[in-house]
Amino acid sequence: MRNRKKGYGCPEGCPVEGTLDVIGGKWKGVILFYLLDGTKRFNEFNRLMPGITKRMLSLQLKELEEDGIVHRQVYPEIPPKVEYSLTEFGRTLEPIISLMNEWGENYKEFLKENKRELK
Amino acid sequence: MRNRKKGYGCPEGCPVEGTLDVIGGKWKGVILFYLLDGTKRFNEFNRLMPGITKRMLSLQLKELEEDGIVHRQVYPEIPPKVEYSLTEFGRTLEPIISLMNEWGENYKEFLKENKRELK
DNA sequence: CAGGATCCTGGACGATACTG
DNA sequence: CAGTATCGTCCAGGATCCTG
Repeated sequence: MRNRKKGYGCPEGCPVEGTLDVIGGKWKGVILFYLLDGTKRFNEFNRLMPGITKRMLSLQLKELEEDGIVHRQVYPEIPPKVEYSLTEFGRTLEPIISLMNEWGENYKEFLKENKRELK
Repeated sequence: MRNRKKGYGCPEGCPVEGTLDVIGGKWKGVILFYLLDGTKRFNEFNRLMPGITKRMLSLQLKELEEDGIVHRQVYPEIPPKVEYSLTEFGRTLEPIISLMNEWGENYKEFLKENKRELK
């Protein structure tokens, strides 16, 4: 979703597009959801999201960091320790992520009730 | 974003992921944003989103329809007339889309203020 | 522990032409 | 007007192995 190369769908770039650019990666929504809960270490994410590879986790976290959403705190120890948290601005995403969480729940119910009609 | 084939990042499928599956296509956010404003015809979208092709518009609308978010009303006339609108359930997305729109605006400001630090 | 480096594949997306 | 049908590209995402 990031780095659209050929411009935007709306003239001047629709803000909704911009938002989806930031949170729309395959794992970013979930990462952000877990970060609402507080600081997390690299391997904690791996445990929380069994499907993700280290490579993807690293990439998505790096993008969120570059976008100013996530703060990366390195503790120069051995073994290494790195903590990820939301930046101040990243926290402004909380209402959106929370709403998306609620909506996702409701959507599951909606699908159950309509599985016949909606094939 | 749709039809994840290899399961979900969180066990049992994180609701946030499910939501992004529905609204996370390249054009869906914008399409939904314009639909908040009211019913739209096929070519109206084309005018509103100069970048999209008919093929992509058709595909994304079809997915939103299959997901129960968008209603497609066909008027059997010549020339054809088709109107797209949000379903009742689709309208429950309004708070999310609106928030994403606001957040996107704020994010642009945020980027301006921090263009030095955030490279 | 927290990643980086490589290699590879499928499917999202696009360009273009055609149609009822 | 509102799409479909083909064909082609490209890169997000994954598998695997390596490292300070």
